[in-house]
Order: sequence, then structure tokens, then C-alpha cells
Amino acid sequence: MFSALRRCPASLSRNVSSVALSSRVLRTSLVQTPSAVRLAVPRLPVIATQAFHQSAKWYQTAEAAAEAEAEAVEDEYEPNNGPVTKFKDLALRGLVHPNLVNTITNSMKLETMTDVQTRTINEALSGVDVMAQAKTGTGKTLGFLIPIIQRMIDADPQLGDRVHGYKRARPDDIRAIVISPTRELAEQIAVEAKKICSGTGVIVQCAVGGTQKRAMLQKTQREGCHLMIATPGRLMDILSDPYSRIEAPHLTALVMDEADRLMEQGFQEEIDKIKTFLPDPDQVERQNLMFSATLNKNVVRLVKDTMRPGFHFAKCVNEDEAPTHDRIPQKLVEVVGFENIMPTLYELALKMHLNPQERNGRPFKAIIYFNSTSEVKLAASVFYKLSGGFKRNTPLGGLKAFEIHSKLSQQGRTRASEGFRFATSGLLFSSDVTARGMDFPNVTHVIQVGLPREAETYVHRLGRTGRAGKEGEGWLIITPLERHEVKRRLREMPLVKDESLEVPKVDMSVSGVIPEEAAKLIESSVEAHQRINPEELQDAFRGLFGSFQWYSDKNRLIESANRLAEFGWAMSTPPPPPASVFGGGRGRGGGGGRGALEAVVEAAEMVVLETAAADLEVSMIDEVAEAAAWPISTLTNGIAPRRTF
DNA sequence: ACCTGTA
Repeated sequence: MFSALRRCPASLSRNVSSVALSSRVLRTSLVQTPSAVRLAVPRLPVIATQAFHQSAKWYQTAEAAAEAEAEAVEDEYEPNNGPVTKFKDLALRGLVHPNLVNTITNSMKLETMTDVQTRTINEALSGVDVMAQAKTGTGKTLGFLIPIIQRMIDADPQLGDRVHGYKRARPDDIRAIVISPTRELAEQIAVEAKKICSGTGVIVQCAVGGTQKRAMLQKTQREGCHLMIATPGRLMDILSDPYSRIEAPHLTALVMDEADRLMEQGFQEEIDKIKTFLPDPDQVERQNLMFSATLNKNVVRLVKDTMRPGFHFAKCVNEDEAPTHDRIPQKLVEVVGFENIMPTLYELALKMHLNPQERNGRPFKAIIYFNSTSEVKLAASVFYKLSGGFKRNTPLGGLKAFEIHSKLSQQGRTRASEGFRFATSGLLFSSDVTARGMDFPNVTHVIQVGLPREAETYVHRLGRTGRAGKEGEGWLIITPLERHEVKRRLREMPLVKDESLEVPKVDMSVSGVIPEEAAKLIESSVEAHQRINPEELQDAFRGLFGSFQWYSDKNRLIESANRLAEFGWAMSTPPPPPASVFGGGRGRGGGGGRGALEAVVEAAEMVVLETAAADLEVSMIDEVAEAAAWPISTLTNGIAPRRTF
């Protein structure tokens, strides 16, 4: 082996040490799994010679090694042709380039695939379209990144290697695009993509709003781009700009993350426009991958419009496993009026922050969701005053507080999400910008103020806690105005009324005997509001009417809002309600549920994968049972050919 | 004048 190395150019000599290193790592890890020790011998040449793609000798060695491994795998492992469930096996079976897999197993230390990953990776590697229904926080990002990156390498084997791939990158030959509904999510995906591509020649770029377009263009023109992770607005901006020199004439994969969200009003038009700048799928064959937590009418339409016949439907929502919203305990707090909300949050935060022993000592880390930006801003400001700047020796001392919403600069947003991500204990006052997909570790509480717009929103927000097997709890704080609608809109949720807090029960509009502790909290809250910029209060007042657009009894709404201004903010005269309040609101149609699922089934003949990852079989929705008569093993081995590197 | 998503 080393005689071969000596023949290589001097410039590559530094690879020798890394080769030695990776061999060593490999050897140690294999010793621990006796069944795999035998694989060490044929395995080594593949890794050791990864810089010599050009040599025919390399190909022979690699092919022989792959063959030997595959045979060994078939000898050793019992289900030899089932779906791959270990990342390591993706390389051993020649399905994914070792440079990609090694990063995942060695640097990222990932071993076993999650359910979503098993299903999407096995399926999508073959090139078919996949519509995956999966909860957030289940690792679906890797589920789509691995197959699209691997398929890029298939199309252009030089991309498998770092040195050769880099030289060939161009800005006008993007091979795959991932679209996400928020900037933060796009960035989170881009970070992961860059990580797993670090051993390959695949160049990843991220295009989101709020950043300097020029700088991004220059970087992309200089470095090129194979995989673009983007938000709709900026992507449209770049593709439609004739001077950007960024194009995707050979686009082979399009991924829509949070597809249900991307199909909502506002986004959908933009996506349609973007598609006009992408090559016609009839001319350039394109793989479509969609990820969606729910199947509503919009998603069905998307499926009908863009998925190619014969696409796969991977239902990764396990029926026997409780969904997020059943697994996480949820408490419902009904307050007397809007004026009770802020002091109630104060009471709750104090209680949770000061009693970590009730959570096995886990520090309090909460996201507090509001329905409008202005409410987020106000709550953040009020808490800052309440806590005396979160300094030590104050009741909320030790907490770090952040606010995040779209009216913040992108710099501010990044600072907030990074800050909260790395904080051991803290509060994040947030709009729905973080409701989906964002991964903040160790969130102990998700507190929602006011009824969320949709049940879907409620579930997504709730999903920010209880991640990675950790515990968490949800709190929903509502006023009597929302009581009825909560019962209707959130009837599926196991909300349990909570009576443990004092402040919510206090009628602040009448004088009476109030528990001393509650009185103190209310007093400090009102006092804090008096030190808030009046314009901020006005904004929040107007924002409230926006959040309550759905609420038809406008007189009661105005009355309740006035109480807030009077007793919660100590204003002598409440601000005027916005004129639009008297315009009247429109109702909205529902969707989703069982009917939508059936519609998806009818939309195409599909294979439905529904069983546990470890023992994957095909089970089917009745109508398509006959069409999908082939077992999963055939499907995986038949469509996805074994690759050699 | 509810949230996201280009300037």
C-alpha cells in the first residue's frame, strides 16, 4: 500500500498522515465489534487511497474491496437485503460514498439511523420522488441531505473527493436546491450540509434574506455551488437576477422542507414563481423530495402538481408511538383578563426558575410564544425591567433572556437564536419564526400566550421541547374570550387545567383581598409597564386586535383590551382601537385529517412504508395494496444499484 | 396592522 503512495505527487503527501490516522481510527472501532473485524482487511485500501480516484488500479482495488465487504456483510448480517439502518452500512454496501459516511460516523458520531432517515435514505437513493410525513426533531435533515448529495456524486464521481470537486465547482451549475420557510431553519440545514460535505468536493451555499446579497453572490461566484439551501424570497431574487450568474440548468433534486408551510398563502405564489426559473422537469429529470408534518389540502395539491407518478409515500408517523402532543404534559391556565397575562408569566417563570429540583435539577429554559411581534417585543421589555436586567441577586438572576421575530435585523435574530441555543438557562420570547424545525437543546418549557392560529402551530411550537428523548412540558395561557375556541381548535390536545398559580385568578379591576405574593407580582408587573416606552405599549395594543381577528364579538374584545390598558398598564385612557376592528373578519376553511390522507393515496399509486425501522416491511393502504405488491427488499435492492467507489 | 418569506 505504501509503495503506491510513494508514486503520488508531493502535494498530496500530507494526505499520508491523515490516511494513517483514519486507518487507526477504523481499526480501533472495529475491534470493538467482533463480527466486523473481518471487514477491516478489505476495508482499508478504500479509505487509504481516497485521493487517487484517477488511477485505474484504485478502481480495481476499491471494487474488489467493495465486493469483499458486500459478501462479508451478506455473510455476517442476517437481513442481508433489507433496508440499511446503520450509517456505516451505507458505505459498506456501496450505497453512499465513504467520504460522506465517514464524516457522519467519525466526526458527527452518528451510528444508527432514525426512522425517517431509514425510510427516506433507502428510498431516495434510488432517485424516486419521496413525500415523507415526519415529525420535526427526528433527523429528517440528514434524511434528505444524504441521498441528494450521494446522487450528485453518482452523476459526477469527482465530487466524492475534496480536491477534485472543489476545482470544478461553478456558480451556474447548481445540482440541488433545498427550500425552507424560515431563514434560521435554512441556516441550520446549511450548517449540517456543510458538515457532512466536508470530506467531499460538494460545495454548499446558503441564500437567505437579511444578509448581504452582494457578499453572498461574490462568495458563490468565487467558490461555486452544487447544493443551495435557501428561503423563497432570496432564492427568487437570485435566480431572477440576470447578472447573478447563479443558475441551475441541470437541477437534479428539489427539496421542500416543511412543505405544508411552504404551500400556505404568501409562500405558494413565490414557490410557483421560483419554479419558472428552474428547468422544465420534462426536459431535465428532477427528483422531488418533500417533508411535511401534516397532510392537508395544500400538500395534496403539491403532490399532484409536482411529484412524478410512482412516487413513494413514507409515512413516518408511527401509529403506536404517541405523537409529540400526547407525550408532553400540557397545562392550561385561564386568566381573568389580558391584564393578568404578564404577571402570570412572571409568577410561572419565578416558580420554575427557583424550583429546578422538581425537574431533577434541570435548569429552566423556556420559549414563550406570542401571536404578534408587538406582544413579543413588549413581553421582552417588561421582563427586562421586571428582572432588573437579569442581574445576579435578582429573583430571575441567572436566566438569559432573548427575543426573536421577523422585525428584528437578521444579525439580531442570529444573535438571539445562537444565544438561546447555547444558554443553559433562559427565556426566549418568540413569534412563530421559531415554531417549526428549530433545534434548541434542553428546552424544559414551551409557554404559549393566547390561542395559536392553527392547531398545527400549537403542535409545532410544543415540539420545541421534549426533544432528543428529554422531558418537557407545555403551558397555554388563555383568556375567557378564547375558552370556547380552545375547546374547538385544540380538542385533540390533552390539555389539563392548572390551578397552581395565584395571579391568573385575581380580578384586577375590583379591589379585594388578594394573596400577598400575587399582589406583589402584579404590582411589579404594572410598575414595569409604566417604565415602558408608550409607543411600544400602543403597538402591542394594536397587535392584540390583529391576533384576535378571528374573534367576532368586537365589543367584548375592545372592552377586554381596555381593561388591559387600564389595570395592567395603569393608563388613564386606553389607546384607540385600530379602525379595521370595525370592518369585520372573514372565516377560514379547515382541511387535513383522514380525508386528506385518502386524497394523497388517490393522487398516485404509492408504496406506504409503515413499519418499524429495524424490521421494515411494506404495508399498504388498502387501495394501493395490489399496485405495491413488491416487498421492500426488492424495492431497495432492485432500484438502488450498488455503487463502487 | 396575525406569522413567515427579497430590497
